[in-house]
Amino acid sequence: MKSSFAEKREKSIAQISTAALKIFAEAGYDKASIRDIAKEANVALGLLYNYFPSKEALLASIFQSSVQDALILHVSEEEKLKFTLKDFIQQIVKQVKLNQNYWRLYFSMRFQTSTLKEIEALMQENMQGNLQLLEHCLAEGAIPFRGMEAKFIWACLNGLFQQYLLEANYPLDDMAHLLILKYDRK
Amino acid sequence: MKSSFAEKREKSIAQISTAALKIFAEAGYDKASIRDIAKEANVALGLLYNYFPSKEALLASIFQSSVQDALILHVSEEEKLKFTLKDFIQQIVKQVKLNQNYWRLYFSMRFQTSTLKEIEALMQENMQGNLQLLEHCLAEGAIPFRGMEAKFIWACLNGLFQQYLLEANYPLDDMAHLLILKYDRK
Amino acid sequence: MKSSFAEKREKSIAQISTAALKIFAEAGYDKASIRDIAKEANVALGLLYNYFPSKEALLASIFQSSVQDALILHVSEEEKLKFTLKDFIQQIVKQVKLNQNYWRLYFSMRFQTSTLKEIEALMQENMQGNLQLLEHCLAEGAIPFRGMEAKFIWACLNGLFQQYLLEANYPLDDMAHLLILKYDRK
Amino acid sequence: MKSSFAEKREKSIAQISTAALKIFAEAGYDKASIRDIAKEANVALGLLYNYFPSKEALLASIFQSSVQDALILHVSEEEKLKFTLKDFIQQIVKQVKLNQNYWRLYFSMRFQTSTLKEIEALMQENMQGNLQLLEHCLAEGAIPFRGMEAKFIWACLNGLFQQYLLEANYPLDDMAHLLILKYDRK
DNA sequence: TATGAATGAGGTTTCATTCAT
DNA sequence: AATGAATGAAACCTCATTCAT
Repeated sequence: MKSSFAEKREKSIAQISTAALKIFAEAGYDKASIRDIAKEANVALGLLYNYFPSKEALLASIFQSSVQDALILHVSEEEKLKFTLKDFIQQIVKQVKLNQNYWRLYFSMRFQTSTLKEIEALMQENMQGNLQLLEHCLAEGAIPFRGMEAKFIWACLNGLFQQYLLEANYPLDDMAHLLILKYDRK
Repeated sequence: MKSSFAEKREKSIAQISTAALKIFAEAGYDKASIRDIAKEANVALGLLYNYFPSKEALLASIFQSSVQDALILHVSEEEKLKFTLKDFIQQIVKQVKLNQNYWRLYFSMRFQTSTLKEIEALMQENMQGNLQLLEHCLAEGAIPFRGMEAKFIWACLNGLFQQYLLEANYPLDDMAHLLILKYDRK
Repeated sequence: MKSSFAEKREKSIAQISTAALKIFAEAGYDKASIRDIAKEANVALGLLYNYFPSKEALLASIFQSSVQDALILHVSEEEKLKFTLKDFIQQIVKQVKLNQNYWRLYFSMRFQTSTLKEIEALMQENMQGNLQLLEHCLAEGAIPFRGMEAKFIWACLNGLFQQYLLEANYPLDDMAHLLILKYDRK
Repeated sequence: MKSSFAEKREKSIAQISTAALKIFAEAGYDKASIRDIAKEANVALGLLYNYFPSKEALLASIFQSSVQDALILHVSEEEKLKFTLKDFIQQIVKQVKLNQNYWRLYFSMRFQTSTLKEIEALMQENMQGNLQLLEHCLAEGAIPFRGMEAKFIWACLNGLFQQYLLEANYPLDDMAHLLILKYDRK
């Protein structure tokens, strides 16, 4: 009974967040209007400001809650022991396919440094995490220049993901496979 | 005397274009205001509309004139014969370094499909050109799956370029070298 | 048991009224938000509308209940006989000191004729009461032009009160004394 | 020819300022909307922001330009020598009559400390100027406790002015005369 | 050609008020 | 009686674009 308010809150927040992610991803942050987001969320214009103090805060919130779902690979210490480059790439490819809106938004915002001072740290941190995991995988394969190669792979993956998001029927799996092969038999 | 008009035109257009590219690249298309561009160009606000019918047209113009400078590799049929993957990559890396503003703008606009219907064709065309040249280079090296590999390399390069533009002191040359190596001894 | 409802009513109304007076006085009527008032009163946002139909009605209610405490000098007919100008001034100075929030609000609303049509009559009436009492006091001192002097004294007092409310450590008592002296030895 | 722009600027700024003073004075700062001000000024909504960066800046500008006209008594050092209390009061009464809108606004904003941090210093300074001039006048009349009396007179004048602005046909001149008399024969 | 004042649609944000629980 | 989520009108403000000079 008492939790009815909390439930409504959660539901509204979820509706708004989902709608915002969609509209932001489709139209871009600047072109997306609060009105459109509210409409997509089936919610009154003003309700948005009950939960998010500003458009920018809404964006930040989306990034924060999405980073965990979409960017970070959740690998236990145990699993990590036998985690290969192939595993890493396949995992993150899966993430991208499942969270296309988030990745679209992420790539469209990367160069807008003015908008997202506060998010930048979060992004950095997360990328570092992925890089370290990558390095760890390369260590397993006894690849030399692991630091450099990790950076390289990460950049390539980013390039592939963007192409996948931009181009209908882009053969992401094949491309990922191609990348894996480059490190396979050395 | 007669040419004085034309000269003034050219000068104004050049000033505006340069300023616009800079502001667009720094702030992003939506955040960039016509006022700021005019100010950066040392030109009156209204003058801009003598040469470009709208903000969007200004953007399109910038893309059109930049594509030739920044994206297309000018390789004569003669040179093409001995053009290797290494040549291709080194050439385009040079282009990116010389035209950072353009590439920044390009990457920041890629996902804003709503803004640039008319430019899309231009981009497609150009990318196809690069892909074909790439394929040609790979043919020289007798690489199998040339079509796929060309697409792959192109995506990787895009990933590397973005990282280079985003991260201070990113070792783009080393990264490019790493990419070249992947295709070297096969 | 029965009275429990009534008690709760009274308590809530008192809390809201007190909070509203404080917030109105501090922020001004327009800048004060219903939300802030409810928060200050430790009461839910909506409860306010159980007791007051609108923000304006809340303001009116505050004025109505405050006028008796803060503005009207309660002088019995008996006391009135020996009521001097000095008594009057000292009494009203005491009122101001005790009800600073009310007077602050009063002075900040005086010029907002648009907001408070209905209160105006109340204010007029009360001011007339004070003027008459003042005139009566002056009659005791055999002061000529009693009507004019009463108006004059009232205006001066208003000026002094405002300065007192605006300026830290304003010597209100000294100023009041100065005013009394002007009518003392004539 | 060239100054045509400057002329337009000045004209628009004047129109907007005048309209704003009027609307602010009539409705109060918070109730006054930018739209109404623009309408009163016969000007498009946005033009206002060409000249004033915000509503608050517009208010500040009005205060700044009005203080000189409306509050400060311009008395040369020469005149100051024979400047009496009567002169002072008559001068400032004249100012009030000529600049009713300004004084109305001033009195309605006095208690909104939150709105006008930056103006407060200006007001203080000006009040100090008037107080010193007042003290100087009292010195001429060999009045004791000049500092206190100056403060007292200033507060009374403020009270009288407010009454004048609030009440139709308030006998301001008579009241001012009454005040002068209090200091006449001592 | 060049200027910058002027326009107004549309953006973000606030907040008094309503209402289901 | 009490709660706080929800509403939407209306506020402030921005900015691409027009136009008289």
